[in-house]
Parts: sequence; structure tokens; C-alpha cells
Amino acid sequence: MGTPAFMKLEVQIKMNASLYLRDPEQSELGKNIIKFSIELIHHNGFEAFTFKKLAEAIGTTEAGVYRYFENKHKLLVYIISWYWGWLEFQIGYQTKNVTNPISKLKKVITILATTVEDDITTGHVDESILHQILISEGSKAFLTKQVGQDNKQHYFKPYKDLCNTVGDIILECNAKYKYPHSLASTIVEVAHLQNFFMHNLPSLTDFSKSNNEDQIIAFLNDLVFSSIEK
Amino acid sequence: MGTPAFMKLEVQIKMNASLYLRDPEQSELGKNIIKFSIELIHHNGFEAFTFKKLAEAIGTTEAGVYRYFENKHKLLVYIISWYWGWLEFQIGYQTKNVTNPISKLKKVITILATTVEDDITTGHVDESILHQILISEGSKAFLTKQVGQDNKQHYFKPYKDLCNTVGDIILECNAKYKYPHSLASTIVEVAHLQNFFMHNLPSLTDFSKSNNEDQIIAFLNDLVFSSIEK
DNA sequence: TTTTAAATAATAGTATTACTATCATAAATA
DNA sequence: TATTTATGATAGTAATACTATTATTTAAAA
Repeated sequence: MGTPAFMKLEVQIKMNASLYLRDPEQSELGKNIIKFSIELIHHNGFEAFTFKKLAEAIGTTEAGVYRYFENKHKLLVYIISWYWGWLEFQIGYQTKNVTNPISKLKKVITILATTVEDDITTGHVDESILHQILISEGSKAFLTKQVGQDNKQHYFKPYKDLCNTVGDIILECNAKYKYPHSLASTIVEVAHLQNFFMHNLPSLTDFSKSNNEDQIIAFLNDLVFSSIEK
Repeated sequence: MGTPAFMKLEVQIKMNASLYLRDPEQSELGKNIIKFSIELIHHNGFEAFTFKKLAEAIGTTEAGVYRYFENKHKLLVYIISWYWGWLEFQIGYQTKNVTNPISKLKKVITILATTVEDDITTGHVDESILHQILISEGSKAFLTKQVGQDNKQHYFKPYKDLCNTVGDIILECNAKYKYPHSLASTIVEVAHLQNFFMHNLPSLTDFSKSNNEDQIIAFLNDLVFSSIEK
């Protein structure tokens, strides 16, 4: 039963092949590794996440997981890169008819700061959980001693591409603005950071827990547009 | 030889006692635990840091370290809290004669974004290395599953106090500004984040590697004062 | 259809990590 | 001098982060 394979409109995010040993998109086991990694990292946090627990959750063995990913760091970078690639696609799609750069930037800020709905076109990935992982674990992908090597292997390309896209929109708003790259990375990171603080260390924010994400969006809009429209 | 103990003007940062089992300030071994932790975490990164390596570096045993700290997470939170406490003191000291709130906020931004010099009044702690640790490892103190419990135990009080101080100065500049807490935590975090990006993922910033920190300060000043002076 | 290759499952094993426990000894204090 | 207290030395356990081997199943090529 179900939709025949040729009818599915699956969004494929092209991944850096040196992140994995075997492409997880190409098998059921691989897809399960991604699916259950997302669930377990979200549920237990990245520190408590192990390949043994993952294997047990999937119903395979530790060695089975190791055939796909060298270690849990690369797996984390993989799923985070996947998310940035998917987000970049979302931004392109949702802003393709927006001509006014200010509206476009506002739309991007909203996308970055909003918990996404699960995208049914990406079968085994739950984007709303991925968004949560990005808030809590995202910066652990680069806050390591190997960031230099990882960067040489282009592990952060999807993240940099996204920041570049945002930076370009900033320049469309004001070609003379001096810090488009820094402001872009700041928007992306602060969107997540303020979300984390709002839920976990609320005194570091001015947001009440109810009606939450709109307040982050308002804060970011205020911050960004005062700077670039000045 | 050397200065007799009663002549030393040592700055004492009051620490939350539930962070440790035995107060590391009260013994040579304790002070060495702090000193060598800072060196090792800076050198190997927090993930590769273990109590075994620490014990070897000090010349004691693993069990010896465990008598002071339950685990490496609490030790990290300890040294990070110490840094925030010390920074709060620095800010108070360096701005005590500054009456103009805008000058005060600029001074605070400069302190937050600048690599500090080693403070000789704090014997076993090298603040300039601590500053580096904060940039690379700082957010790992709260980006955990236990952030709620840790917060209940007031582990983040020094950090929150600092953000509050900054928030108050923001309100002195403009009592009507709507997001003093969020802007304060954003300044603190972005100061570190942009520093990390500048050195490790420079395309995420607009800064050249030379004459580095001044550019971060200029970016933050632009960001902050456009928002609150608008 | 058979052969062959590739992927997976099952099991075992190692070094390191993250601890806990015990006992002896040295130093500080009463 | 007796006694508490901190440290040192040593051992041990469970979990983590892997690597290796062999058997079995599945899928692709001949």
C-alpha cells in the first residue's frame, strides 16, 4: 500500500560525503540512524547520547551504526548540516516572491526564530524536533578543538551559505551597512540563544513564556532594523 | 622569600558552595586543581578534559580531585562562575567614576569583548586564558539537559547578575528601551561568539584577523547604540 | 538462475572514562 | 599526646568509544 516511490516528492538535501562512511539516505538502516539520533539527542541531550543506546533504539548493533558514522560528533554535524540545508531551501522557497528586501529580511527572521512544523516531504526527519536540537546543541558542532579541521573539510558550508544568504539580504536593505556577515551570524545565533534563555533562564530575556516566539521576532526585528536603517 | 601572606591584596570571589565538595580556595591542592583545570581545558578543550589527566598534571591522584569536585561539569561551572564574578568586579571597578551611562555602556562592551590581561591580584588564576575558555566553552555550562536543576541551585547567578548589571546600564541610557535583559545577554554572548568566529570561521564575520577585538567592539557599539538611541 | 558481492547481524574484545571504596600515612589541631 | 582531617596509594566497577571477526542475509551482476 502507500504512495509508490516514484510519486513521492522528496526534498533531497545534498550532504558533504566526508561526514559519513556510508550514505544514510541510501538504506532503511541509515534512515533509522538519522531518525532515532534526532529523537535520542533531543530526549537525552548530546552528552548522554551514545551509539550503543542508538543501536538499541533502532534494533541493530553498535557496529552497525559505526559502519555509517565514525563517531557521534560527525553524526551531530551531519544532522545539523542537514537542518541548515533544509532551512536554506525553506527560505528560498518562502521568499521567492518577496521583492521588498525589508519584507524579505523580516520573513527570514521569522523563519529562523519560529518552531517549524514537521515537513511531510522529508520522510524520516522531524524538523520541529531538529529545530529544538539546534537551539540546545547547535553550537556544539563548532565549539570544539577540531573546528579548524572540520572547517577545512567544509563541514560548516551549509551554515555559512545560510549566513551568506542572510548577509546578502541585509546588503539589499542597505548596501552601506558595514557588518553584514557579523549581523547575519548574530541573527541566526541570537534567535536560538534567546529561545533557549526564554525557556531555561528566563531572567536573561524580557519574554514571558506564553506567546513566546513572537517576542523573540519582535526583539530581533527591533535590533536588526535599527542598525541597518540608521 | 616573597610577600608575606598578610600583605597580599587578594581579590576573593565568593563562590556557590554547592558547586564543590571541598572549597578549592582553602588548600594548595585545591588551588592547583583550579589552575591546571584552566590550563588543560584551554589546551585540550572541555570534551577531552578528564580528571585523570588533571590529576597527572597536578601530581596527585584521580581520587584526590574527586574529593573537591563531583564531576567535570561542576568544575567547569565553577571556573566559569568565577570568571563572571571577577568580570562583574572589574566592571564595577573600571566604571565607578563614569557618570555618563553611554560612556559606561561603551566601557562595559569594551571590557566584555577585550582579552583581559592577567590580574596579578588573583594568584593561581590566569584571566586571559579564562577569557579564551569562556569564548570556546562558556555556553557548554548551560547548554545541557540539567540546566533547570543547575539554575535552581543558583549556579548561574554570577552570569545573571552580570547581565542584570548590563541591563541596568542599558535602562540608564534609555529608560524606555523594551528589551534590556535580552539585549544584555545578547551583548555578552555575541562578544564571545564573534570572537570565536573571527578566529575560527572568519567568513561569518566582517573582521580581519589583525587588530581584531577593536572591530568586534565597533560592531557591538553600532548594534547596541542604534537600538537604544533610536 | 546462479554467482558474486555487498550489507547486516552477532559476538567478542580493548583502552579509556567516570566514577566509588578502602586503607595507610602525613600534617594540622585540640 | 591524642585525634581529627587531608592526602596518597591502590583497587575495582560499569559504561563509553571504539575495532575486529565471522556468519548470514539481501541485492546486484554475470
